[in-house]
Amino acid sequence: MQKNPPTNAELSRALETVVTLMEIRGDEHYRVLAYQRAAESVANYGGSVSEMASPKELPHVGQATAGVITDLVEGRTPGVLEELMAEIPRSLVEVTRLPGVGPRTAGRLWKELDVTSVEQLAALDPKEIGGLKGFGKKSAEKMIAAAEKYDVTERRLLLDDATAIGERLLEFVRSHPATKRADLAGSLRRRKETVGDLDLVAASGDGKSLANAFVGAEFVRGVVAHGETKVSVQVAGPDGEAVDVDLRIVEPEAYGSLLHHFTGSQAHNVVLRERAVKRGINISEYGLARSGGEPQPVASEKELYAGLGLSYIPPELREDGGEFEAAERDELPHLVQTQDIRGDLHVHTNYSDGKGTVRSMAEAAIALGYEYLVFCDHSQSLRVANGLSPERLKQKLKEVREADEEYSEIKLYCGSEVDILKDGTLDYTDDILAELDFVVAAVHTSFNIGEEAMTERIRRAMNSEFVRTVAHPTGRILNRRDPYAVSVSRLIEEARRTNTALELNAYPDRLDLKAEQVRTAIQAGVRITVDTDAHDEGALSFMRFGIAQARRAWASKGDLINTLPLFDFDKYLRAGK
DNA sequence: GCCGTTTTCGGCCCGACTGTTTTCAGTCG
Repeated sequence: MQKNPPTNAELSRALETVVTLMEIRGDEHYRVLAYQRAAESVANYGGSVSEMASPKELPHVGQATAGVITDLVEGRTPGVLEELMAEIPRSLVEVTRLPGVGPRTAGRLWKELDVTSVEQLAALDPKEIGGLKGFGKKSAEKMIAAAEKYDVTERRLLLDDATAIGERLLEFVRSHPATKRADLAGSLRRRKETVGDLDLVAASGDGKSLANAFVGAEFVRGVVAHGETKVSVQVAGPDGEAVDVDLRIVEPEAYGSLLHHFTGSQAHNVVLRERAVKRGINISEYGLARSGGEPQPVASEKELYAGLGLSYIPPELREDGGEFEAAERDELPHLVQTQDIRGDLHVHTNYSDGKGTVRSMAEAAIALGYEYLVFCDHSQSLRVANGLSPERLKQKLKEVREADEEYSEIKLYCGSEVDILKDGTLDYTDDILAELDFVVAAVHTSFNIGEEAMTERIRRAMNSEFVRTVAHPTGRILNRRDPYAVSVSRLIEEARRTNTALELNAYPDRLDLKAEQVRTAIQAGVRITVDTDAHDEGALSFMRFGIAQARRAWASKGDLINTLPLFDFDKYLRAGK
């Protein structure tokens, strides 16, 4: 069997390993930085790096890093990695992931105490570390405690959980009398699909009292650092696990710089500052400084970008993914917003595995101001989800038609989430599909058939005249299940050819397709449906997470199907493919 | 190692906090 080419994530991880091993070895800083940037470039690329003619087309990838990538794609161990692994135990990479332990420390623990793994570090006597120059009792105990607590299954928060916790913390900060302004920052503000830790920023004339109140709040489980302008604490996550939170505080007049600095991304900030340096300006979280001068505070982000000749870049685009070039020419897209959505095209009811009824879901959609709603329950072969037999589908169709008569506020359509069977055929015959208003096709079984077979399977389904969109095209479940092997670039090409849309599933543990893939699809001229896949009334509100991801894909209103007003959506349905 | 609207060579973002130090390295974001 042919081995699948490495994914962007796998390539990026391999480059990260090179980075960490080089750091431990003590390689020249800028050489390491170059590999680091190449790793980020690979991770952020929308298409498949393995399928590129030459990886050198990627930013920050030159002769050497392109060679490494090509080796990995073609199944060879790159020379630089081989060399590093011969020299340094690979298990030290894990040691550097411990909080407070970086590559320098890991390198010294290895060279001076023969520590090569987290387990060995945990078994150490603090006195042994304390005996090393520059390490005291406190550092020794912290390191060992971190090693004992270390959990390999490093989970990141899903966007809905992170949002819930973040909004609660923000409310606390905003309600403090010393707070003038406060916002969420970091990856949560950029609306990344998962969030590692939470960042908050605040403007206050009395940072000390705000910082003290924050560390003393009832939700704080532990204090990591406590200064007057910076506080790091831990709070409880959804499963009781520890979540790191940083709060940064500045004077109100410098709030714009602070908010920008802690919104990131790191890569975006680095490029912005490099551009500034070329104009003789230094940027920090305290403002803009003409070379050598004191920083001039910047109260708003808009002002900061304007000071560098750029239009305002929304947080979702701050990834060093071409936003600077677009902002320079004032060509940033007008990003889609949640209120642009006119309907949800993929929701379930209790006919299959949903909790709501046709009418309760309709009423929830009316409350959101939608103009239309499409019911897409599972098809017959998906027994575990109570898939509908043709008879029950007819019964449901009748109920949807009746309910549609009852509600003047909303148009109700009856569709189906039809299984794409292993051979690419659909789970209902054409004469049944022809009776439906809208068909979403999806894979729910036989995930491990290999990339070629899976790609062909889904392409075949796209060629059905009834299939209007493909739901959760890669099948991943965040924190639980990797995507099945499939060539997304070939799916995009077939979607364009067959005039089939692709779904951006808004469920917080799916968010499938990924932002980079959605962006590639849009660039290819493929239209996107952002659907919640709601299984109860409350889940209709997941739309905001799907829209967040669409924004990170540079989507504007016109790139989506379900931003169409009812009249146009109905016309689109009747026109066929 | 990568990159180019002063550069194909000489630069490469910036600062807070901690611990162990009397001036700073390491880590983190």
